[in-house]
Amino acid sequence: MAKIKDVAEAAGVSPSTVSRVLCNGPVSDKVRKRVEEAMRQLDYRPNLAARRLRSQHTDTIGLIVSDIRNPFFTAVSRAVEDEAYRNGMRVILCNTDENPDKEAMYLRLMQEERVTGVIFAPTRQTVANLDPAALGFPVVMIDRASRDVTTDAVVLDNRRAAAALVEHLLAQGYRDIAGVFGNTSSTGMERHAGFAEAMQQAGLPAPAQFVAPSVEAAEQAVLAMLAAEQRPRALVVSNGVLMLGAVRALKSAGLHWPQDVALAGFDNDVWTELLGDGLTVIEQPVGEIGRAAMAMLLERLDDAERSPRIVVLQGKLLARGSSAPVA
Amino acid sequence: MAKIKDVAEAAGVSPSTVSRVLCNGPVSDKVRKRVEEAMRQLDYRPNLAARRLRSQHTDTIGLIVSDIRNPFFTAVSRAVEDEAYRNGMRVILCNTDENPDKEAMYLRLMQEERVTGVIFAPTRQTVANLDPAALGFPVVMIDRASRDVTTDAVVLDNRRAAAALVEHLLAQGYRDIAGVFGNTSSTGMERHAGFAEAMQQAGLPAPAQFVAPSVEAAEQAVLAMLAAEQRPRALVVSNGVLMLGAVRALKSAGLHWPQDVALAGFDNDVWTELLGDGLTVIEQPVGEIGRAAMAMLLERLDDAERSPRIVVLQGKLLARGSSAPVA
DNA sequence: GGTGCAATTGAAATCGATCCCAATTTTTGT
DNA sequence: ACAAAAATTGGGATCGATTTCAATTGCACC
Repeated sequence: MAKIKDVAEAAGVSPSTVSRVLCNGPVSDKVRKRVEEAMRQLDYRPNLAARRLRSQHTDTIGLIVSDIRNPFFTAVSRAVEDEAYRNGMRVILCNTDENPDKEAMYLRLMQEERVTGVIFAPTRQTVANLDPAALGFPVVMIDRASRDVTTDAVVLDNRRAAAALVEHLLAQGYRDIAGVFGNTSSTGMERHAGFAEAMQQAGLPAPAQFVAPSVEAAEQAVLAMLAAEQRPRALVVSNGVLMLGAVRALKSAGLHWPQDVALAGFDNDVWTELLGDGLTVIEQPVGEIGRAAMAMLLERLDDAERSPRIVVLQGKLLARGSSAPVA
Repeated sequence: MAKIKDVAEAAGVSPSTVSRVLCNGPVSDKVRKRVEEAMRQLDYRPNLAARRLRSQHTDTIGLIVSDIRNPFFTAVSRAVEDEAYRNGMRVILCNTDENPDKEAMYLRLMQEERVTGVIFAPTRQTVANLDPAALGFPVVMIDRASRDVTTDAVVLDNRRAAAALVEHLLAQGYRDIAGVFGNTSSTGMERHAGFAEAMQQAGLPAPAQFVAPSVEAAEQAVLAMLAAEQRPRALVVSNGVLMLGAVRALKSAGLHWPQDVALAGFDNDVWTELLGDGLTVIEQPVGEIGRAAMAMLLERLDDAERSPRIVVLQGKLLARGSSAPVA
């Protein structure tokens, strides 16, 4: 494969000049034309590894999520990637499966890649132990964040959103409401807090289950709740993956919503509006989250000193059939 | 950030020796210990750009799909990535939106990255124009392939699968069956061929629509079909994205399946089993497709000369409520 | 025609690793 | 204990680009 020296010889100029053509440096039109022609002749492609080594910037960002198969992360990723490529950056995608060891491994990989920055949805455990300053690149957290604002982050107003679900269910006439929350992310904790708060405000108990973030775990947990002495009249579920488990549990228990159990949760996945009269969910602005994260990262790269900030976005309550008023 | 020279000095050895420690070269245990300790002290991270430049292998593969939000590609990607990382390779993910210009752009990027190989789901147009030999890296096509076996590929037995859907519908008593197919991929064409063939074998006409590969396009097309004079009694839909459009069209037209129109399609997306009594679909072995593609790529890297081959995987018919026998 | 200044161009160092080859040390065999 | 063989180590070139700095060219103006 042709290198810059070959192009230089073919065009009768020095490698420096070819490089200048590549980087839009000062070159006379005549020479630029000749060089470009030579590049075409030789089908020249700059070697990005060499360029990165010499120029000391990789124009690459890392995107570390738990599982790209979770539609929330799929959508966010797509937005991040579009935005990144628009800004001339590549994306390295990593799936951690909510496993702190994998998180550490990928962070290490990001260091070896000398990435420009990282967008990261960490587990609670990693949030607690991580010192982003020691990493050598800026980090923007998404979906999850530490309580104190020490790292840039883009998150949903989780407490408000969870409370909004509760308030909605209360307004529809439900009282016996139970919650199911993911146990690995700060998001699950926040949503639980909002849930508990709103229930307490209504003077109601707030029974809650914390489960591993998988469909199967949620299905098992919900099946158990449904089989219990005091079956809840409504369920608040803290994300789309768990909601899928809940729906499966209801189906296999032969129960119907909202007649037997009302449902309300998070993430407006495509199927939620198709199920019966629709599932009531908080829709997250997934595209905006991805774009905001990328924008924050770019701003941070512009100014390493500016104080960290958290962008809090609001969810949108989509009230649908699964939380119809109590008959 | 520390470099190899710093580590060498700290450990009192030459850079060559440090490099050997990194690459498991021949080093005495004593020295290896010292070097490793120095690395820990300095929090050393090898610079992958430098390593790639010098060693002339990037251990990076490109994964080019149309849209990661399509659950089929999401699942395949996840399998590819797991398999890649397991083999010590990174993945660069690209979304082309079935746009040949983007495809060309990303292929060019892959050349600049000097990737080891590429796994690619190309549009028909690109399949027709592309000369994989000129790219400089091996390509394994997934989901789609050229008719003649000139490039490694992993595909479904699309004709058989589509025919299986038709045969199933016929067996259930349906006769007026129409098809909806994507118009940008060879996959759509193959599935149409299988559909048409099976219908012809039954002595039936095979009305078909070709649409852009988006939910909206499918929804519009299906709405039109449903409003036509002769509404079909059953629909074969060529992938999960289009199926979503079809379901939406039925819903908004106030029609029910299978009573008004039976449905059968591809891709066992999570929601297909939840809708009513379930949607009849051909399940693709998504994980296997990703793993097989990665395995093929590795074999090809091992032996550039072996003759190209196509791995054809079989889909699995999941007969569910949407194609219940005609009453 | 010569001078001064800006615009182009080229030479050579450099980024941080790997790798070839030669030098050195250690091990082995007798 | 000594020579030969094997194992380990170091020196220095190299991968393919960018970047600094100096040299050259072109042009305007006196």
